[in-house]
Formats: sequence, C-alpha cells, structure tokens
Amino acid sequence: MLMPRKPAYDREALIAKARDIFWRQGWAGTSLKDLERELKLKPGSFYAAFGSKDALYALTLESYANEGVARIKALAENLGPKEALKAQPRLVIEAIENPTKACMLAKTYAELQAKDHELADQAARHMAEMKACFAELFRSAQDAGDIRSEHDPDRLAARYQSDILGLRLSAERKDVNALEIAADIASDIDRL
Amino acid sequence: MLMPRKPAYDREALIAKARDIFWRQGWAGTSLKDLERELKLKPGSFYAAFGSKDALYALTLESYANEGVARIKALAENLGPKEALKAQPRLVIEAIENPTKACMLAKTYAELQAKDHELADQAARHMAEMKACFAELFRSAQDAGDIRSEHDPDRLAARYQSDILGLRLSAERKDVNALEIAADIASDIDRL
DNA sequence: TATATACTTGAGCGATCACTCAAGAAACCC
DNA sequence: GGGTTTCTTGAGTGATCGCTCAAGTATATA
Repeated sequence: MLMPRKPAYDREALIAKARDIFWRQGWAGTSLKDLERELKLKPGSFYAAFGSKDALYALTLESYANEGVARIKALAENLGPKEALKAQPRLVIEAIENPTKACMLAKTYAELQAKDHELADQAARHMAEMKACFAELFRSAQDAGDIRSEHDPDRLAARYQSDILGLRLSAERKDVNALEIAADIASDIDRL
Repeated sequence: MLMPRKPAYDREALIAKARDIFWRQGWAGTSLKDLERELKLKPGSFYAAFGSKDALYALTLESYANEGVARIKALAENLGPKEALKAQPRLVIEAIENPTKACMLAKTYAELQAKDHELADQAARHMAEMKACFAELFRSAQDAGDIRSEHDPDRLAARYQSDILGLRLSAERKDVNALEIAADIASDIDRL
C-alpha cells in the first residue's frame, strides 16, 4: 500500500471560487479558460479534480444552496421566525462578500431552463427547498402569534420568495434604491 | 438610376422572430446557426440585413421595450391608471403569445451586466423607462384620488417593478402558483 | 534511496463560434 | 431584351469552445 502525493489545492476553496465566477458570469458566460485562470488549474488538473464544467457548476450550486439555507436558519435561530423574515431582504442585498446581488439559483434557472439543462432542474429544486424553508418560518411565526393564522403560509412563502428574487435583481441596477424596496418588503410582513 | 430587386423577407417579422429566440434562449444561448435556421437566412443574407448578432439583438430589445411601453399605456387608457397597474401583473403572466414568462430586459441585464456589455446598458435604460412609466401611472392615480398622496410615486414604481420582475421569474416555475402572487401584488395596490 | 502512485503540465483534439466573401440568381429601369 | 444592381447562397475563415492524454514531476511508503 503506497500513498502518493496529495493535490496542491484546497478543493472546497476552489469550489467557492468557481461559484463566485459562475454566479457573476453565468454558465455560458464562463469558459474553461476563465476557470483555469482564476482557479490556477491546468486543463488536466481541472478535469482530474472535477470531471467537467457542468459537474463543477453542480457542485457550486450545491454549495450556494446549502449556504443560503444555513443562513436563513441561523437568522431564525437568533431573531425568531418573523424577525428573520423581516431582516433577510436587507441582509441579502447588503452582503458585501457576494460577487453579485441577484440569486444564483434564479440566474441559473433563467439561463438554462429553455435548454432543458439538468442544472436548471437542480436550481429549481433548490429554489423549492428555499420556498419550503420560508413557509416553515411563516408557519412558526403564526404559531407564535406574530402573523394572523388566516394566511396560507405556502402562499406567503411563494410571494415572499418572488419579492426577494425581484429585489435582488433590482439591487444590481444603479437607478433603483434597493434598500427602500427591502424596507417595504419587510414592512409588508408587519401587516400580516 | 436603376432599382434592383427587393429582399424576399419581411424585416419586421424577422426581428420579431429573432426577439422570441433571444428572449427564450438568451444572448450566449443563441447561436448564429439557431438564427439562420429559424429566420431561414443564410449567413450572407443575415449579415447584409442586420450587420451582426449584437446589432440584431439590439433591434429586438428595442422592439420588445416599445411593445411593453405601448401595452401598459394602452391599458391605462382603457382602465385608468390604478386599474391598469392592478391588471398588469396577471396579464403579463397570462400572455400566451410570449415564448417565456420572464422579462427579456431583466434576462438580458442579468446575463450581460458582468461583462459590461453594451446590450446590458441598453436593457437597463429600457427598464428605467418602464419604471418611469409606472411612476407616471402612480402619480396619475394619486391625482385621481385613488392612491393616498403620502406615498412617493417613484418609490412605489420601483417596488412595483421589482415585484413584477420577481413574479415573471416565478411564473416560469412549476412549483409556484403565479396567479396567486399576481393577485396579491394587485391587492397591495388597493391598500395604498 | 528506490519505487510506486498520483498530481501537474500543456500541446493539441474535433466541434462550434461569429463572421466573410466571391459567385450565381433575381428583379428592376431603360 | 440588355445592363445594372442587389439579394442569395454556402463554402470557408480564424478564433475559441470543452475536453483529452501522454509525458514530466513530486510525494508517499518500503
């Protein structure tokens, strides 16, 4: 049993780096050359490590979605469900570490759905997962008496997620004050 | 002075056809081969007619934006400003003639902004134009006494446009009831 | 240190990209 | 019908696409 050399790179770090590139530039907008340059991997190493451009994209989607779910759940842990839902819009457009404001799942879905690309389905599944997560928070807020029980939590979640997708797209524009929109989305929740 | 033969195609019809392809598949997702096949133009004719892929895309954006502005203005003419704003969300996701639900301006901006592509700027200008159009309707509705004057019409317009962008993206998903979201957006206007 | 194993390198594959251009076909005025 | 001009055609351009693979290099165990 011989143990040969280990890779010189940090796999998780590379996936995070690739995620930022795909997130900003999209699937077709990112070439292997782009990835090789930014990840500092020659073609051979790239394919040994990840198999294909699509396989790496899938890994970055997974990473993106997991972080998103973890963030909202941590927020709910700290602030409670209603305040978490109110805080999320502002936080998501103020996150300075993001390479772009718009949601990567939404961008992926919009770009690849017409091609029936598997990555579009994967993005759609993750968006459904996020929506279910929001619905859970609305339900908890209702249980806590913070939101009137006459509302359907699934419907609230669908509207809330839709608003956030719009907000995050709007946040990329220079002629839009996204903070005002975020504040208005949050104040809508107080009226439920 | 001699007058030679005329083109065999209807230029406006070709632009409309190209618009639907670009709208569905995006900029990078549409190849010259796609366009040549759908428009039934050989490369030579294509370039004689439109100059370049980007030039044709620009023409389709112009066409798309003009139709959008015309539609909302016609709606306001018929229903008045407030009812036009309330009707628009449902109409835009029910339009059966559209190749896809999401807004072409938003898709273009999202895809090409990171590349600093001129087409992204053009899309952004048209979105700003639409927003101004919405603001004008909110102002008219206030003048008519249908919306309380304490609201800032520009802010209402930004939020409304953002909601519609989210709605139209959501309308592409199978797990979302976009009609409910559209109804909720409309009923928000009644509370202003 | 010798050897086995995996990682790294980069030239280069076929396919496709947006695009060009020369030659032939068609429609107009005289 | 003759002559001129434009439109149509499609083979073909160089560049880039995602990707392969054989050769070279580094690191582990024995």
